[in-house]
Amino acid sequence: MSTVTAMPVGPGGTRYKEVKEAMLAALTAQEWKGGEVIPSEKKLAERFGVSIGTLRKAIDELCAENILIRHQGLGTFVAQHRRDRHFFRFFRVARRDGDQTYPVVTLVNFKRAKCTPAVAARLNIDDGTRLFVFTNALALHEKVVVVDTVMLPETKFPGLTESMLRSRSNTLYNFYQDAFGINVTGTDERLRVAYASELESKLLEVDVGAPVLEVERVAYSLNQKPVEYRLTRINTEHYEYIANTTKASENA
Amino acid sequence: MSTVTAMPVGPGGTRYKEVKEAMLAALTAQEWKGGEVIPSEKKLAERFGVSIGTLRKAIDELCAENILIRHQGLGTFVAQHRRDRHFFRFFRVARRDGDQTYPVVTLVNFKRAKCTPAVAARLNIDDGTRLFVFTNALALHEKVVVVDTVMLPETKFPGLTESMLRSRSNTLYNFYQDAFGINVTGTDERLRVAYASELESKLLEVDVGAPVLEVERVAYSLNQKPVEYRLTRINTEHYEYIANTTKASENA
DNA sequence: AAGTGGTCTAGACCACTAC
DNA sequence: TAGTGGTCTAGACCACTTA
Repeated sequence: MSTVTAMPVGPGGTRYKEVKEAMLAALTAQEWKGGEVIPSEKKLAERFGVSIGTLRKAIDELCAENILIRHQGLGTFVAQHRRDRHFFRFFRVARRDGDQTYPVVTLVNFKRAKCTPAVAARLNIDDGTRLFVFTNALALHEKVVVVDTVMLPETKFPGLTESMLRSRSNTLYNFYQDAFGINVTGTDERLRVAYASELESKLLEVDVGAPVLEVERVAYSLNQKPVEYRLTRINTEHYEYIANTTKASENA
Repeated sequence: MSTVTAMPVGPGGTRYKEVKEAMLAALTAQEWKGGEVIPSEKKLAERFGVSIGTLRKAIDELCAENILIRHQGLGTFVAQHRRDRHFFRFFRVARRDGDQTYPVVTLVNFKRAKCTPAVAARLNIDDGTRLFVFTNALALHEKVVVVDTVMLPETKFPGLTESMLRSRSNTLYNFYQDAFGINVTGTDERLRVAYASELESKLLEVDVGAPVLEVERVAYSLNQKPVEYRLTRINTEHYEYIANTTKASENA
């Protein structure tokens, strides 16, 4: 093969990283939406002016981050949050005997409020910014064991209403993706012991002030911007939170 | 270039997976030890009878799993557990303000015991198997906030003594690696609220029965076999456990 | 200067899916 | 059969490290 000098690489880094960033930009701009197929590798290679191998390396990384999904013979798709796939990547509560089931979610309340300084810092927005705030009770094996309080900046979820939340047919993150084009790709969580509030004690059927496991979550979207703040409280009498550092990414 | 029919691929799967398994076997057999450099890509490609590209794909995955580390211009090395690198991958406690520091470890006691059924199930060994059991108090910012109780099967750690644990100069997992050739590559953890025992209450300076965060960990070695059982109890008054699902694997 | 890994290419062939 | 992604190859050139 002849010696072809590669196209010059921009100052940012390497060709495939540039391609990856360009694809992330296209995804953020909703050029391709959740569940849709993206153009073939051949076409994308032409579009970005790189060889198939380089294009594939960019897609490799996006797949490793669960942003794209490849299907041999079918094409490459924008990953979609679904109840039946990757749900337990974000819902990490299981019964102590290991049994994992889908929670039955009940919306307990829905209101608007202004952002407190602590939450503002986590969401990287101004103190006092208007938020949607709602609480879900999650039942496992017919009993409520998790209470979620979710806070969303109004500007990122324009037009969100209580009835939209009640009538959604899939997961919350699927709803964010379909209705607002917000693709949650990762979360940071901090866990600690906390004490049940009056509302929580009723829902969880524990005494007021009983110790519960608190999970403070910030969810990030495609462009690494925080989009959701969530405070989860779990009755760990019969259930527990599962974490791992196993990098169980690509196991055939 | 001429059309070269690739070597037949074994029934197990693909060429690069075969190469990866062969390298894992070599690592498990301690052909290359922690911190050592492995042969160059060119030599390994010759040894396994594949092209550089295929060999690289195998190494790519081993690097993604933190088993190998590449250094451009230097070579590829067997990842070594070190206090100054990847330490916080396994030590996930930080102060509530986010400050992460290295714990000061004190060995509180060391004994031998027989395995209980619950631990036997986690470690996938027989009930009653002999174990080393020891407890560490971990201080952060000059105060004990974490108490670890570690259980190791005697057969996997032959000759382990209390003084070896006291005189180790690096992390526990570094010690496993150097002294016993056991390379911890991942952990499964389950978190729940528990209540301080007498010993824990003294060390953590809380009341007996005070709620603490319990982390039950099983650590796995290169060949995915469980090698360590650990019960961690944390006083989360000023500290917390950090988890994330961000897949922050390869960020330049 | 020599050796290492890092990137990129151009193309072949295979496996899977849909029509 | 056509089109997709999956694997593999053989090699060029670049960037980094050590001496």
